[in-house]
Amino acid sequence: MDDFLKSMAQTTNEHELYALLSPYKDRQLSIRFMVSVLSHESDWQRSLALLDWINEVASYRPSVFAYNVVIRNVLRAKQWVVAHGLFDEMRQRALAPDRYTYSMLITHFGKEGLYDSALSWLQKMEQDNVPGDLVLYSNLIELSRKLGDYSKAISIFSRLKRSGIRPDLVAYNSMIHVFGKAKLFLEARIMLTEMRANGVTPDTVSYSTILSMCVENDKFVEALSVFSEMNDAKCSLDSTTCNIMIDVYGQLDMAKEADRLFWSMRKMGIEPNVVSYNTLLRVYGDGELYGEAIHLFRLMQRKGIEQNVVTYNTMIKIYGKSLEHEKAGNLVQEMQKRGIEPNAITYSTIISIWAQAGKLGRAAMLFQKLRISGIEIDQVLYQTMIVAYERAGLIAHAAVCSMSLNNRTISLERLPLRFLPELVE
DNA sequence: GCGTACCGGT
Repeated sequence: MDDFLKSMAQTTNEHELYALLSPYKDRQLSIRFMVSVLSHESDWQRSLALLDWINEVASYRPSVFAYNVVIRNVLRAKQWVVAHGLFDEMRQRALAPDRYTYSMLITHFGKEGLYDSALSWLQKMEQDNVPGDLVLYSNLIELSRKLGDYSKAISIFSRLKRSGIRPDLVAYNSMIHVFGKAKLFLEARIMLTEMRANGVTPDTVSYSTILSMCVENDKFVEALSVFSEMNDAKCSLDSTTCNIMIDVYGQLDMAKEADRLFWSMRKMGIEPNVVSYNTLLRVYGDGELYGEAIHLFRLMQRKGIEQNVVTYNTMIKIYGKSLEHEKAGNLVQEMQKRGIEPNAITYSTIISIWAQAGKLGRAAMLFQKLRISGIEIDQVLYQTMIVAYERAGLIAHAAVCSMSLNNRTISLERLPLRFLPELVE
């Protein structure tokens, strides 16, 4: 008990605690106080200790609310087993988990990718006849979307509306996303009208979700019209919107407009981020504006703007396209020196560049090195090497590579090495 | 109690 008080003293007024907790004076008051302390506690272990005290020392049955607070903290700390235990404990004490309890459990397990667990909590909730509310339904819509079950998301949305709940901005934005993924473009656009009719003003996220849906489906011209609709509605832009539009302009071969938008961001009070830079870099590369690309890349370094693996992969691709193969290779060294680890995309880009430059031996050697080093080689990386061999007319090598891809248990890893002498430039 | 959108390789 003393230890417990000491630990509680870290977050509360020690004097007050002692006064209220001399439990033999007024037990009811100290319990009430402890429950209120509990509601402000965010450390999961301390809140658990508090709950135990209420349970055991005070022999008082905590409320569902008290359990919900502790379960929330436990879930935030990703203590899944403890959460299960608390849920069972509630049941044993004949406390009925409510929609908050279920909402938290479903959301946190779902967010962690533990979809099966999340769905089993939903099942329990339905068995308990606990009615959903807006937040719970929104969470379920998001969960279904992440699972790729768009028709489930759509049916939850209509269940929500049927039960008389008015969707809010977040729910509508989620649905725009769902309709977009389900390729129901018209329905996604209709959401904008429906939300306005229900007094919910579409925000930046609503529009940029539609914009990225357009991009994902190569509807770049439609993106332009959505963008002007957004401007007409006086909806403010942010970095994400600008990034999407820089991409759109690039895809439409409107590098000038992309450029103009990027360089006007700061005037609009939007700080371009690494994604903005990476996107403009790619637009420059696609437009064969190699000088601009190199300049931008080095400008980032001079100005100390964050560069990541995508920045380097993009720039490596550009050097490949401008036939500066050595510089592409140098960038791999440079990124490693700066602590940015190359990934499968870096390697497939560089292998494809070397193969096209007629340096198949070098490409094969790198591929071999990756295999031996145990770096994860994904489908595209294999495919890149297979295509490189095929283009060079080395069908046997391509076949060996395909066999390793299709059946990684076949131990043919050493074979390409045996062929290597013929390949050296 | 909960929460959404943007960049790179065949």
